Amino acid sequence: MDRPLQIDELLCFSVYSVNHAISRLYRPLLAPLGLTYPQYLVLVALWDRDKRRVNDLGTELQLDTNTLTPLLKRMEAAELLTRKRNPEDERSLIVALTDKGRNLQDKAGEVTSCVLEAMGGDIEELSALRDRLNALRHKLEQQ
Amino acid sequence: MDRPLQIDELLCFSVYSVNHAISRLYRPLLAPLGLTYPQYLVLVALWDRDKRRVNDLGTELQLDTNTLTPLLKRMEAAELLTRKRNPEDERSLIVALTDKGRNLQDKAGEVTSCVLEAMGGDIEELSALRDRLNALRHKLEQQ
DNA sequence: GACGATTATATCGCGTACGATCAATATGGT
DNA sequence: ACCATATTGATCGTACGCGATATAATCGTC
Repeated sequence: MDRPLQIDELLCFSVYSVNHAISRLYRPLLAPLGLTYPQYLVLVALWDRDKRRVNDLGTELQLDTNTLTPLLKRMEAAELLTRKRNPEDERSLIVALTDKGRNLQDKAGEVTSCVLEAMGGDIEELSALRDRLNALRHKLEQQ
Repeated sequence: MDRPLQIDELLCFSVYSVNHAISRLYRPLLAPLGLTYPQYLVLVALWDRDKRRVNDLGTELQLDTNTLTPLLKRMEAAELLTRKRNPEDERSLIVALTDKGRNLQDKAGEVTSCVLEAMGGDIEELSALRDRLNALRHKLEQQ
């Protein structure tokens, strides 16, 4: 009864493994757009709400500046966004999409379709899974 | 109806985010044992089946040698395992637990308990979530 | 208006991930 | 025995993720 769990039986490994599988699924779809998977997530966040401070992006994506700063610099170098000091408060940096970054949203629709298809296409079931994961995420974040 | 999804509505982001949250949950629990989260997963795999080739471990964990080789070398340096050429086939390398690596299994029980508690403790629900994720994982792997 | 505390971002170091490539060993056909 | 081919790990370069620390700007208090 108190037998040690096999790796397939660990929820944490399932999450770890599915995350990698999703990352591998996105990679070839995003490569033609010159994007990595985390960069794509940053774009999704910015498409929803543009012109945000680095920390605000970090709160939403659960990433600190030690990850975001170099990531955003690469995206700035790729001309997907701009990084400008806020004149109101010179400590903060406003991240804003360029036209190039905004326009990628059209192509992202195809990516989403491909991913949905690879996942089986049952929207109801995938939404339910997403809600369960978000609930778990909130439980873990409030530790 | 065809409104672009917000980031909270993407299943892929839920998985990404929960994975990071789990990693952050394990970090302080594993640090006293001198383990990182991926290293812990390697140990779980080895506790189940010891003395395996690098590729076999990689198949189970869905990691290639470019990730595993340095990871296993660090674990060898920490004396958690040994890496020895297989005399039967000099191409392959057998990864085997040391006593130190094997003995960590006892302490791992506490880690599992802590994680379970942080996740809410409802084993039925967590198992169901795990099974759904494993199903998704298998769907993604057979692409 | 000077100064300590706070806030916002940047930097450094280490450890994964992974595509691409390489070196060593084994195997099968001739 | 010989050689093309396949298998197995190792290596290299780039990009996250994050703990720890640094730097710069702002705020609060006096």
